[in-house]
Amino acid sequence: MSVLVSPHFVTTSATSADSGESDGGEEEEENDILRKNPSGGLHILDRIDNGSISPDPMLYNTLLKRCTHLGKLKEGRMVHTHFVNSNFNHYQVIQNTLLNMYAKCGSLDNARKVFDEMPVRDMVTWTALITGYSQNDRPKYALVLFPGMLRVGLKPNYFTFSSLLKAAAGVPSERDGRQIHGYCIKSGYESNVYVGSALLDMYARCGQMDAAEFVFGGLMSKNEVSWNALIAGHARKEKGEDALVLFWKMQREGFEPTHFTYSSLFSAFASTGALEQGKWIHAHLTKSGLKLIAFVGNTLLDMYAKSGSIEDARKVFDRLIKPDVVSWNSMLTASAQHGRGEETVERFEEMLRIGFEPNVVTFLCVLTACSHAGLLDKGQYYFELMKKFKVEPEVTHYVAVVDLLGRAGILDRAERFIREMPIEPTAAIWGALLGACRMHKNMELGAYAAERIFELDPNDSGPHMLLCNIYATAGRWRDAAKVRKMMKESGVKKEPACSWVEIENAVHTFVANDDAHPQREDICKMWEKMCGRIKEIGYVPDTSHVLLFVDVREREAKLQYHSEKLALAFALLNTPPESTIRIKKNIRVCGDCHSAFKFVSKVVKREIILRDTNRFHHFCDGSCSCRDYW
DNA sequence: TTAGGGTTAG
Repeated sequence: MSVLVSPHFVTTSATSADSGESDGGEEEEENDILRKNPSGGLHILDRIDNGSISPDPMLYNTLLKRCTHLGKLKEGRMVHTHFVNSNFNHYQVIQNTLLNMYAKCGSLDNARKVFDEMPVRDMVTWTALITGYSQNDRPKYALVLFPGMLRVGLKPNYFTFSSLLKAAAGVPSERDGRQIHGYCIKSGYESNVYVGSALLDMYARCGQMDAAEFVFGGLMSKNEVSWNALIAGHARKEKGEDALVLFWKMQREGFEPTHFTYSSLFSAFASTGALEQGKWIHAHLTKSGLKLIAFVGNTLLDMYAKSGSIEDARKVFDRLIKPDVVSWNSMLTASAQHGRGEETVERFEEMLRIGFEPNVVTFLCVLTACSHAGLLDKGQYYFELMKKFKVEPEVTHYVAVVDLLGRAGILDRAERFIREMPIEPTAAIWGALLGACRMHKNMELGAYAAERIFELDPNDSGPHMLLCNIYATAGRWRDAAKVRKMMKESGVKKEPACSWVEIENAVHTFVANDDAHPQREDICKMWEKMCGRIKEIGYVPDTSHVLLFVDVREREAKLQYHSEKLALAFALLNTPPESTIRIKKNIRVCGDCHSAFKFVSKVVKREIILRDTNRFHHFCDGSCSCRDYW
């Protein structure tokens, strides 16, 4: 072996991927390599050229592995050229390493070319390409290779199965995953911890938690990854409680939680709005001694933001060791959704000032912020700014601009923008215009936009409901009824409204006209009492949102049992005075509930935070952070 | 020489 080959080069490169805890690790490793070979691989190639080093097969292998590890594609290409002109170009192992280098550096076309041109392909060759596709988000390409590999008589090993299962987890149908599972059983790899983890992850991503648990239970030995895969599965299904049970169990069985574990838990709590539980686990993370790297900090930040605790989200952002673009985007989203449009814009400007490159999501955040805060000029300016950063607008950016113009009330310009934009308008584009028409009571244009949506996406109940609302607000009950009839005939169903509130570590769910709740009578009494008090200070029920052919009194009664009002009454009954109330709703809050919540916040002198599908509403002393603009 | 688990927008 050449003296220039550091022992490091022949060790596996798996350390940097290990458990995501190696923040700064790659840098250290790179420094280590550079220290031992200060001039890097290119210098070594020069020395081979000028004859001061006589190459051996191991040297090429080492150089390629170094490029793989450091993601140095350009250097890898040069080593490739050198290698094919060497006397060792027939070495199978080096050809495999070369293929792997291209695959790991994301150059799948080159990896494929190497594969196609190889005179002999062994199991590692096939596995390296399968892994390349699987890890680079091309699962179908990975899966179609499998039958080919079997056809030439090669037997997959547990490396192959792990990658195949990862690929199968990335396609919508479960068929492939099940088939590969069958092969795993036949080959006896099912209980291998790598294969098993990939297998249970595949089932968990398909939503089949029972199958995932079964595989987990059958593992010969478990490690942090297998626990994390199962916890992540529950988290994705928004089963925070189940994830939490596993979190304690894994520790009882002697496994330390990793960044992955915390990250999954925080995302589960973010989806259910379980702030108290989230705070507990945050404290646990702090005590664990793990660093607050972006990997986990981003989910923590998001959890606080989604639970309505924007100040805590900001604290997390400020404490992050090395914020990445996702951290910035999450923080921008958080302040935008909490109605702090100006703050979002300032933060975005700061991001640009310090030289952070915005991406496609960043622009979407900032455009949405401008739209929600009514910052028309800024929004238009930032849309133009996308060109400077070479960020291609996606449909969602066009939607944001339509929303921006529409909310500002310049509906004709919004419509013109749709006609002149370079992409075909989608249902979401017309939906933004329809929403604006509802806000500014433009029935004619609203009906036109709704027609376009019905053509493009006839099964979405949202636009039907919006159009209904437009007609109902204008008193056009007959037209509203026609839309209802249309929905009924075409089988379009309105999503049932649902609200959640967390009290003492438990999340309580409410649906409209909830008869089943054990505290039903107390809740109704509380709301009636509250309703009386807010009426005294000026609350007038807004019945234009109730689409029923009934008299005003009945419509008013219907309004009073919306799920968010029930959740609020329940929170008032079960929380200490002066504490903040946090409620989450699965659809957009209606105008009447919004008005009632403002009055309640004044009467009870408490902050109420309501999260709906679009944004957060902070009600305090009779007003809302959205400035009635949502 | 080849492997598995996490996050931001809509």
